[in-house]
Amino acid sequence: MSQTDRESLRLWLRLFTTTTLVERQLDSALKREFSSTLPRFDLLAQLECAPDGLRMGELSERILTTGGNVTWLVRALEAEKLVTRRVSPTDRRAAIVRLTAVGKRHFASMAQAHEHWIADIFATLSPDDRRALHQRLGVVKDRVRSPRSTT
Amino acid sequence: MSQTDRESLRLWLRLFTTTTLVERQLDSALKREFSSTLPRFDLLAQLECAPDGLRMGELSERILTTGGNVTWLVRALEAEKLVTRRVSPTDRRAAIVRLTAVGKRHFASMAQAHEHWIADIFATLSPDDRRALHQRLGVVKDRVRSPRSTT
DNA sequence: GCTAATTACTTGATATTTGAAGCAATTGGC
DNA sequence: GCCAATTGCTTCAAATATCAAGTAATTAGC
Repeated sequence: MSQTDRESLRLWLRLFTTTTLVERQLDSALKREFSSTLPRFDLLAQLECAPDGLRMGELSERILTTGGNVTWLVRALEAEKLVTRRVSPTDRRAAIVRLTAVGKRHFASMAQAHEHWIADIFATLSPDDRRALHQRLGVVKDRVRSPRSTT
Repeated sequence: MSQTDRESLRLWLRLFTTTTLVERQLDSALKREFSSTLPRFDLLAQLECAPDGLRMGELSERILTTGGNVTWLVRALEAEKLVTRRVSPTDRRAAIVRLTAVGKRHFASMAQAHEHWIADIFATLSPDDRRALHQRLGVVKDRVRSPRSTT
């Protein structure tokens, strides 16, 4: 293993650890203050950005999870009256999920707290550092997103 | 929400997405080529670095999971003869987990492939970029690790 | 040395996630 | 229009994760 490989490994380890720690912190704060969870929050956040609703498949792509999991999550959120599910008028296979009025209010209050938590965490970096981080993560993301080739 | 907050949010989203995508790719490659998984690999990797073995509690801290989960994982790996579990001679409450010879060989072959995958993914960044990323993630990690205060 | 508090781990119930299989609706090629 | 392939979703079982409670061993305070 070359020195470069070792450094990449350490980088990946740190990336993983950092993300997991932030995730945990957000998840436990959501639990503590709103009796919710990060996956639920993420799903609601996607719906918030889509006033016309989203199909199940779109949801699963956006929150990076499987279709089965979205079915499960939406069922739970539906039971809590935070979202509704309707058959699409143009494609009867598809289900369209939307935030309810209650869901919107609920999400808004969570989102506000969530933003503060995030801002607090990343406030340790200067704006320039944040931009640099964002940019470089973008490079890695694009790399992983597209089928890899040996360049 | 200020512009800064919005940027932090986007940064977090990208951090999360990137990590998840890399994780998925590694996990599916481990499945495909070694019929293993990332959590198993991570556990074995910790043991590889500790020739004298690790206690269950140390393992759960290092791989950022709960004690119950480590019990579960170790039981599975033990059944596959990749690790052994012995009562600590100095503290009979504690269990010490070690790689077996088979486990070492198995891990070594996985680790080699794993390193290539990682190196390949991060090769899109220059060495300087990698260092910069590593350093800034460290700042965030330290922030989340320690109890937060406002600034 | 005894007792209470602490620590290390396991257990069992439950929650979440995945993956494969299945079903119904839609689409494309004829 | 008709059939095969595809698509969108659900279901089910299995893998994985959490949490709270329980058990056993250790430590601390006296």
